[in-house]
Amino acid sequence: MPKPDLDRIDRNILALLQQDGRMANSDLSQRVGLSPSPCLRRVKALEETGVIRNYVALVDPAAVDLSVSVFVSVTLERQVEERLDAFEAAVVRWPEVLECYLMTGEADYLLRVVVPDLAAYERFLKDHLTRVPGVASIKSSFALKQVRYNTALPLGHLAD
Amino acid sequence: MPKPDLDRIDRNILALLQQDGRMANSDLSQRVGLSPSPCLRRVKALEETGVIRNYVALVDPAAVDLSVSVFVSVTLERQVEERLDAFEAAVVRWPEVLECYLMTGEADYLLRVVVPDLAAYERFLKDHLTRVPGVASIKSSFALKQVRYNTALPLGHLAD
DNA sequence: TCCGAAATTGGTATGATCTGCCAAAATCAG
DNA sequence: CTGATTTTGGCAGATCATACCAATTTCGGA
Repeated sequence: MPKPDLDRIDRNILALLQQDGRMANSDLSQRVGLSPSPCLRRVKALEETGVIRNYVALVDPAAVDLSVSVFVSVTLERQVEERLDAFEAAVVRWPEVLECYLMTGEADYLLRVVVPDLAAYERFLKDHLTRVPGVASIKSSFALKQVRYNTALPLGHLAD
Repeated sequence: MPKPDLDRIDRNILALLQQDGRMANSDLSQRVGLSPSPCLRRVKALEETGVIRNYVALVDPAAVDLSVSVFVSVTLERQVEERLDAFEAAVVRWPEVLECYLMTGEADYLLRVVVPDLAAYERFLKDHLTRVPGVASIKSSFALKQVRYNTALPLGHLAD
């Protein structure tokens, strides 16, 4: 999956589609100063090369009663590769884990878990996280409020 | 902005659009067992009531050279409301801050900052974060790898 | 149980949009 | 300057979104 260099127009397209993934190609082409045909071709190329991973709808967590975010620091017993892979394989199977990062420092992993309430989080700990072999320590921090949640990568600063 | 109750079909629509925000309404209607007309009407209603916040394209961070995620724990001097508001107002103006949460426990805020490299993160600290009045302490943790990044809220478990 | 109002659904016609092609223009190397 | 490659713009056919209307279903009150 080669990722060729992106010129000014490509980055402009990405910036706009990051804000509105359903923007009509006719609108998009106007904003980037192209006619619809080459604009659509660039978008398709960005999709096929994997620069654009996918398009999604963002849902209000409160509207579906999923407004509790928990950040979980997980330390494994020993950082042998096998253990890491097993943990990561488990993580991707749990839909409650929206994000997971392998971290520097003392904690090995940082997870963001989304649940409807604390009871559901307890169930997640008991039924899933603590059952993975090799988990040495778990530290939970709760988010009181989502001040900002943005999916758009900051492309502005590298505008030619 | 009232958020009326969502039935099985609505949640099904949300689950599908969270996976593919550009799915054609004709496809969507088939999958949820409806004809195109009422299906589109439901989608529009979900948009207008704010259940669907927006549609976005997700971009591969590596393809645009933004593969460094830094988690920043920020403590303010005193948690007076005025200070919190000022900090939050600053945060939403910085495009590098993709996420920001008000946390329980010792640290007041947890931020996820996305930058191209460590030098850019240094600049972010020096030029922006440390200049906000009231910031008492800053602790940075670096992500070595993004194991999982999902934007779809887990709706499966509440399927009727 | 029955009735009637309200909400939801399915179908259709219209307009907009996407898509694949071809020629023209621009870009680049030699 | 020339020729090849890449990118662009416009056009035609197909697909899709949208706005209506009639038919069906749902639900509360009698």
